Amino acid sequence: MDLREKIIEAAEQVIQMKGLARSTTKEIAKKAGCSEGSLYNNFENKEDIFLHVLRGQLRNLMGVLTTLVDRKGIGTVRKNLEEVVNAALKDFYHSIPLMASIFSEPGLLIGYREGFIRSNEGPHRANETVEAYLHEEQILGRIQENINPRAAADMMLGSCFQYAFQMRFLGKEVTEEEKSRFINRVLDTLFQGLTSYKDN
Amino acid sequence: MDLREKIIEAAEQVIQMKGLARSTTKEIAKKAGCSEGSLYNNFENKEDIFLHVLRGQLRNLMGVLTTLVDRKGIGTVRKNLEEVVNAALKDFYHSIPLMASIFSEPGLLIGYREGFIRSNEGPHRANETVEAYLHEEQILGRIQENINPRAAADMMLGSCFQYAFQMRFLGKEVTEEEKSRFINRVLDTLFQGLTSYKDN
Amino acid sequence: MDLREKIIEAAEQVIQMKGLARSTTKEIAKKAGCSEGSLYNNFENKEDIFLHVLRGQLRNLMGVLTTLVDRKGIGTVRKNLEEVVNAALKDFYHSIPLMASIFSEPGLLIGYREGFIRSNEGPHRANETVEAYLHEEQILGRIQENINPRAAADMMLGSCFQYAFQMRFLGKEVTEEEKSRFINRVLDTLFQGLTSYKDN
Amino acid sequence: MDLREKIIEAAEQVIQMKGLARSTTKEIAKKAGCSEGSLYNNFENKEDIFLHVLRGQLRNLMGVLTTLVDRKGIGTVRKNLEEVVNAALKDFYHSIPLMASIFSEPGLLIGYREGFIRSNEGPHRANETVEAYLHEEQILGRIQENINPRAAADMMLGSCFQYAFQMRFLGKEVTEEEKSRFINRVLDTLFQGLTSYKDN
DNA sequence: AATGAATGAGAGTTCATTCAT
DNA sequence: TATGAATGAACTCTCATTCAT
Repeated sequence: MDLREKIIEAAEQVIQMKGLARSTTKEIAKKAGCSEGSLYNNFENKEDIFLHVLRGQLRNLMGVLTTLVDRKGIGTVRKNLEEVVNAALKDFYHSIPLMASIFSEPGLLIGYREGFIRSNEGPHRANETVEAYLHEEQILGRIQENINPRAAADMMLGSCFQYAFQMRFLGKEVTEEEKSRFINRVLDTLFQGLTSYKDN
Repeated sequence: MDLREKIIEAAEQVIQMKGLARSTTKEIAKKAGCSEGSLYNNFENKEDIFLHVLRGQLRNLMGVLTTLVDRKGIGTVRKNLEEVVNAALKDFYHSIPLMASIFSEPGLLIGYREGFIRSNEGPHRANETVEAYLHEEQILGRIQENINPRAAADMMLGSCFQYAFQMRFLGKEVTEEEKSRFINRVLDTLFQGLTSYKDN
Repeated sequence: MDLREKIIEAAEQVIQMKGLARSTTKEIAKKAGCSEGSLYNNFENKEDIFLHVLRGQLRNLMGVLTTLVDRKGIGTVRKNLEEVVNAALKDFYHSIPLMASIFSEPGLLIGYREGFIRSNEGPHRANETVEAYLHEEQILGRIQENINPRAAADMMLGSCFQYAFQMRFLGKEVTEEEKSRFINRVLDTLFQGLTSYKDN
Repeated sequence: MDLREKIIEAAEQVIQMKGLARSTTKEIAKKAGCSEGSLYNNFENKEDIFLHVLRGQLRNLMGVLTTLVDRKGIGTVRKNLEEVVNAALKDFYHSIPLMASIFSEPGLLIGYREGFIRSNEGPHRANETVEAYLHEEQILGRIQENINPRAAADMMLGSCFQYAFQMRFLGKEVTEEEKSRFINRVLDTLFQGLTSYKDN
């Protein structure tokens, strides 16, 4: 692994440990095993390092999503979504401290936006991808025609996102058991709907 | 309004404008119309001010929620939930930059937790409240028995939370039209369910 | 004397001792008897301090010049010019290290220019003032009609300027004796002219 | 041209563009088309490079001056001096930013002095050379006996020096027309003298 | 209670120089 | 001889906090 990669990894670790605001170049350099000067041979400035850390987030989820649409009609819808939700929960939980911290530094936020606007990427594309998948399954007749795929995607990923956020907020780790209980109850309800017998 | 309140308000405005990391005591004092010294006559330190700002967040939503359970059986479930979702979307959108920034300063996060643990409050209680309401409506037979009220609450509020987060992330304002489109499609889908015709 | 003045004075001393390039905020603060932070309570940045030091240069000469034109027709021209040349030599000698150093920092040069363009001042005005004086004396018939007052002013002040520059360059102090020898020979020659007997 | 020369030339260009204080080894190497390491294979250190740049200044003027004394009695005095003044103005204008910057780095100043003390050279020799020439012309009876050749030399070169300095200071380029106007008025006045009709 | 000048620790960043390749 | 990544000392500047007034 070259120094550049090492620095990004070190920076991520420092941010996870100390928080963005307490992440100093000194500490990043120490953890990367190089001098502070070397940071500046590899990156423009501290913000540039952080941007590279941010761009590496949600890798797992994005990987799962790139293959999702191709799995339309394959396996069960439930199983396919389960995989997505699992990856989402894991990645969100891991990334929340970094992704959220970005709001404390508008410069960073703007820099990050510019990055994914250029490449037409960004975290919000996850919802679009799930939406597209659900739409395909609707065409295949594997899920109800009259639900809104975007809303379903938003509820699925949104609940994971908020769950991860709140767990981090509360300083709680998530056990495998809690995780699968959460996932099952979300998917069950999603597949069921609230619809009452009569009116509502 | 006494100086204490003025300072908290000033601090919130400064954070909204500059971001937590670029919010200085000098600027807060200026906006509050007092000296930096006065900040320290009213609060222990800068973190203390921020904690008070944070505790003022989600006021709107929390207000709506305190009356929610009492409205079980009144009006339609849909209307009641609509009101919740509206308040949630508005408050989340407003508070995201502050709530998220907290992750950049672990000291702040810990201080905030301690505050709401003592008072058994916190943002995660919103979901519990909606859950309780839905449970009551199940008992009243106004919504399906076999959906999980917690999951429904999480999906509803979670999708709002993530939507607000992403809008802030992208630097987009939310028009009333987009907002109501989002809300309707979420509630429609929630009341419908994904259930396919046959298997899934 | 307030701190602001003390800092400017300290900065001038440090520059004279160490040169502009080796003048650090640390040392300026030390010599001014305050903290580095106080420098920034009184000035925007280091460059701002240097600009204020520069604006204080040539005070002596400028003082003499403001009264010069009013002395037209009073005393002898020679005596009046002697006074100017004396002040010029002294001020130039003192200021050369600062004024010259400015060229090493284009930002400083630009900042300095902006300052005196705004106030229609600057070192080049010295020559204009002497020119104006000589012109008045021409009108009074106390000096030849056919010499160019600007050229005479330029030669007088220019020779002083270069003399001061070279003495600094060589690291030589100028004794009173050398100084008056230089001045007399310049004024003698100026009052004499090179004109040959016949042609040239 | 060997690398050594290329480096000196590159350094001069960088100093002219960025100023001495903002001239980095990185940029000099880039402009010279070599690595930073090569700088140190050819010179002791950065200061050493700058010293070599400085020694290359005023080449033009020095060239004119070496032949000046030999032209005593040849052509007109005026024409001979005109040539000197032309070269001086040009060289001074070009070299001022470099020559002046030296004062910002006392180490450089001392190093430069040592260089020309060893070789009995230096910019101040220009004045001596013009003085010697004028003295010879006095002996030949082509200029007045009772003017001081040194003073005349100092005024001639001094006015050029200050003119060049001020033009650089003001950030003005000097057109050919302004230049010849300046030169003519200086030489006219030098050849005329201030001498009043009666006393002064 | 209110002030705001003074503080000083510590941050990010630059850059001449070195040395293994 | 040429390289250029790595270094680390030294720099400028920020800002929460204090305290004499």
